[in-house]
Amino acid sequence: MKFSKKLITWYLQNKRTMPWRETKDPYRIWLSEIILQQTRVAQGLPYYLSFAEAFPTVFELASATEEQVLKLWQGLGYYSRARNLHATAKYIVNELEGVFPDTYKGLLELKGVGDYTASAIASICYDEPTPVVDGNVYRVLSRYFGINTPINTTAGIKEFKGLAIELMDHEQPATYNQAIMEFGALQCKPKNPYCIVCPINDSCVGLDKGAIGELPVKLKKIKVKKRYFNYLVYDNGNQTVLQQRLGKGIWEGLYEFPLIEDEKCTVDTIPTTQTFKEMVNGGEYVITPFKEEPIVHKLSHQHIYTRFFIIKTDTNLLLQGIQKNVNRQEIHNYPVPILLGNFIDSFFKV
DNA sequence: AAAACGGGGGG
DNA sequence: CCCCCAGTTTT
Repeated sequence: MKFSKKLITWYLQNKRTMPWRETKDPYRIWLSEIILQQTRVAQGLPYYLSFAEAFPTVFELASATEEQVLKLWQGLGYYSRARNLHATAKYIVNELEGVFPDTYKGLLELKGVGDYTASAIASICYDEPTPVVDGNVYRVLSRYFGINTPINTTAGIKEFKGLAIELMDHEQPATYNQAIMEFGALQCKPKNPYCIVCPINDSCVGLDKGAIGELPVKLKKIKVKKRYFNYLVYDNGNQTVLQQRLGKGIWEGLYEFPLIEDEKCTVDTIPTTQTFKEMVNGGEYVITPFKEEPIVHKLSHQHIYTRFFIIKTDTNLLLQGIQKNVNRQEIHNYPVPILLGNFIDSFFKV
């Protein structure tokens, strides 16, 4: 039997039930694919359900504010996905009369939709025979064919895509693409794959060579940077101060407390900063660290050593630039990084 | 070609 | 602690 047919047979017997497998509505498929980029099904599922309920069609999503979208996305990470999701929804509604492109090529034009996502939507919704190549596919193909070309190089990306095109099932594109991904997720797992009971273990080159543990090959890991975030949590009784992160960089579009990024910030140095002086404007204050030890927030590419300084004051805070006063009750409505969300939940208990 | 972009889970 | 996850965009 053909490689693709074997995977499809396995898939039909082993696939999980998932809400986006109950529809071919391009809006729902697109939504699920964006949410699942670099994200496990278990983590993305509750977000998919929330979005599908809050925004049943692309029209409701397009009508939302970016802040609403970011708030619903809070905690999922890679927030550019949420901004692109919203921008694309508005584009589909305003320029395309609410109708999604129905080809791989057309889908590729959408913000936040790259090669993988365009292939996924085109195949699942329109049965276009264009193969998906995600982390699962790299693993399955590298093992089955014993390919040790690093998957995160131009040569590797090209080689695996070419192979995927050859293997593509032209009779059942939608089923085949989901089959190979599900096979990678459940059977040909990163660690401890079930090779003993694998339906294609009789022709797996990687298994034959005892190389399953070394495949796929991936080049070098990134080095982690350290950063030091000191948040000024103003508290004049019923209000605090928030500001939005603008421009490029981490957490773009999300809100946070006024920030001093500096390794040596302390209770004693804060009153010497320009931003603090302008804010309290000569008034009385007491600064207390929330915790003595910094909270280390670990991201894949940086470790953020974070301290929250509580600034009790009765003075009228002088807001600067993008800063805004926020009531204790309102603070939970703002989209914030999970790091701040955790702090807010403990400090501003409802 | 390399770096940036989150957060959580598994071993 | 390290790796990986239904990747894309920017530098």
